[in-house]
Amino acid sequence: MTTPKRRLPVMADVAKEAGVSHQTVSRVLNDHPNVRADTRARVEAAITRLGYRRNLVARALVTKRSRTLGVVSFDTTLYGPASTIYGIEQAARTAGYFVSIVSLKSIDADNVRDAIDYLAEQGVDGVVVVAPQRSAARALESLPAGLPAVAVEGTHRADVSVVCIDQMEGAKLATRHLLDQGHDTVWHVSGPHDWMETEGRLEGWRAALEEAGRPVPEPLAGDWSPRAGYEAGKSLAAMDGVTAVFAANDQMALGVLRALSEKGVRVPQQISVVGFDDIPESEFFSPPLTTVRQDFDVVGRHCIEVLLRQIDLGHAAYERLVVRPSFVVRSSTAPIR
Amino acid sequence: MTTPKRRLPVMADVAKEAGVSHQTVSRVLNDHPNVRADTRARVEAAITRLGYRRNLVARALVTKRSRTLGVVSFDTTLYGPASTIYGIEQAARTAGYFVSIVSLKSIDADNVRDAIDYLAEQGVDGVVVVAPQRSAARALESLPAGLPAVAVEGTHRADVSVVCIDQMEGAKLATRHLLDQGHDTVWHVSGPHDWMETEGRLEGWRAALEEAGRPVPEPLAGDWSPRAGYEAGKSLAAMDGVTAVFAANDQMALGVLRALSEKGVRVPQQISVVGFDDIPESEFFSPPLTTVRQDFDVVGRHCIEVLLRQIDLGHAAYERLVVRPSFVVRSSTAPIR
DNA sequence: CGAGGGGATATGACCGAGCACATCTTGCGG
DNA sequence: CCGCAAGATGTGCTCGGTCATATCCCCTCG
Repeated sequence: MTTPKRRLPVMADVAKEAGVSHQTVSRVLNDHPNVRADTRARVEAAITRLGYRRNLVARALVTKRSRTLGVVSFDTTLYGPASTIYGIEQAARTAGYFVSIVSLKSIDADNVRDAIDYLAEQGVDGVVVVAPQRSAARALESLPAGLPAVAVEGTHRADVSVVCIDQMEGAKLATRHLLDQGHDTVWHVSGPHDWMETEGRLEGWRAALEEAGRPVPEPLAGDWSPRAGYEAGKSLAAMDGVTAVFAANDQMALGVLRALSEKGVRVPQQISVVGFDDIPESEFFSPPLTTVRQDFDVVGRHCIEVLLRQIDLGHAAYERLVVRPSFVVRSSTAPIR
Repeated sequence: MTTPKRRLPVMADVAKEAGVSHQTVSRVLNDHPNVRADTRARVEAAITRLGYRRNLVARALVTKRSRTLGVVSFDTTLYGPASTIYGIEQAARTAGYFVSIVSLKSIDADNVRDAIDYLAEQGVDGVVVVAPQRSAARALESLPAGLPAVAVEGTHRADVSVVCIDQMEGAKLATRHLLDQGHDTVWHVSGPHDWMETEGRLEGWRAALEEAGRPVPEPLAGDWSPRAGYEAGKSLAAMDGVTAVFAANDQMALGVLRALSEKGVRVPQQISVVGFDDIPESEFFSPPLTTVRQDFDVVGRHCIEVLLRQIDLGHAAYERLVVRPSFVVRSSTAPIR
């Protein structure tokens, strides 16, 4: 071996190379003002000459700030979580933070708690929990001491910051749109039990119907998957008097459309369908889907804002940020004839 | 203040509490065999009593292993990258590693290089780069010294490990399937320029046509989005003699289906359509999409396997792992009449 | 011309773990 | 009953930065 285990250069190496003390190198690295221009230049030259790269682990040890944020999420394959995390990551990096992710495949309070502990051990400065199940929300009740946290759709409790989308509002927009078009009532294909979104959308839908004095049909339970929507769609097609369906997400709406099309039911001529999410595909469904648009990106950005505010403050400061959904009318809904 | 800035307990605190040395605590934490059972019990009791949690940052400093892997990816909102990352994260966590993610919104070699540097600075033990653009692949040519890395679909170079899906094979499956059904030739809606997948699928499609001695039509260029597929679909509908279309991904296939349906062209009776990816939605398109299935999950797992092997070995060991796609026949293709 | 002051730089302790090595026990064979 | 090896535990240094503080330098002003 000609190269005797070439160790990566450290601050002391740079200091020697530049003929200064390690402290001066540190000052240069941290843009400290009190460094003479020529010294700075010399140090910088030494840094590039040696290919020095600062060791953030050592830095984190002494500053007690890792500049890393943890994210706990459920099924990052779904469009909603994926988009939210994307927003989180972008915002975090802009603010100079790393993002460490744990994605759970099954949700319960223990799993979430473990994930948070795991991240806390790693020394994250804060966590955002994207796990909108009621059971997961319980894990937020016992956070490691002093760990800043923010939940997405997670909880109604007042001692954890929350960023959420106004699910009820979205569901009302969808339901009212259908009622305004003259439909007697609106059927609902709901999300899986235990999800906050499921409940919010269910409530909003029910409230809108009740406000209008309409009958509230029994909702059909789904699980967000297109297959569940498909099954629900088959049931709906077999029922009498169904003219309007509000699916709790776009994937299920797709399944509904598919089932109706198979049964020869024309959308929107015979049945109108509305979704929720506005995934990129829904504009190109057959027919293009009328849906509720959620701006996940904004949610992700808000999470980071809230979290960083909490971190900078150095103590808990609970906020609740509600993002309003919008409504996108396309061709899957029409006035009743 | 009654609580005088309650510092988190450290190893020394546990040691004192248990009446042993910090080293013994360390041994207990690391499951070192040579610790008497009762000592272990005493230490463990002290740990829970104090709510002690090991500081992995300090540990990383001395072991020079952060047990964190970096992932650089492009647009984690897309189904492919999202699924791959999911697989990566699951496999990494099972192996006891954290995953730190950087998702780029625009790709060029500089961005990728910066992202890798950023992660290297943070002390990751290795990186996987999910950026299947030719330009991004160039960034892999100049990795920080000694940083284990693996690319997904990234490069043909022999000095970086690669895990990829056999794109050509997938494209050939799709094209041959259509030819076998009696179509004279197959049109292609390709992905955006510069992507490895685009090229692989293009090549496979062309090769399959040439092998069969068929004419090779000019491919239509898309950008993976359903909108691009829609535009391509409108063009195809306006052309004569088009009976079979191979779209480079399912989203574009959806756009094609939509355009054809608008123009009153029936699928598969008049035109057959094949996609690529097998996203969860494609089974419920109208009609359900025949497509090439990629197992992203497996790709993610392989990435971690290869990477960990490299890390454990302590030196470079280049591997190339090819995952074979499969073919899913549904209702968007039919024999020509 | 010397005191005073602020900017530039150096020195040493410290963060919280692991590692190498030293030391003290214990058990077992002769 | 001793010697010795293996097992159990402790000691002090180290990782690579930052922080608090000390020191030095040079300039200004009375």
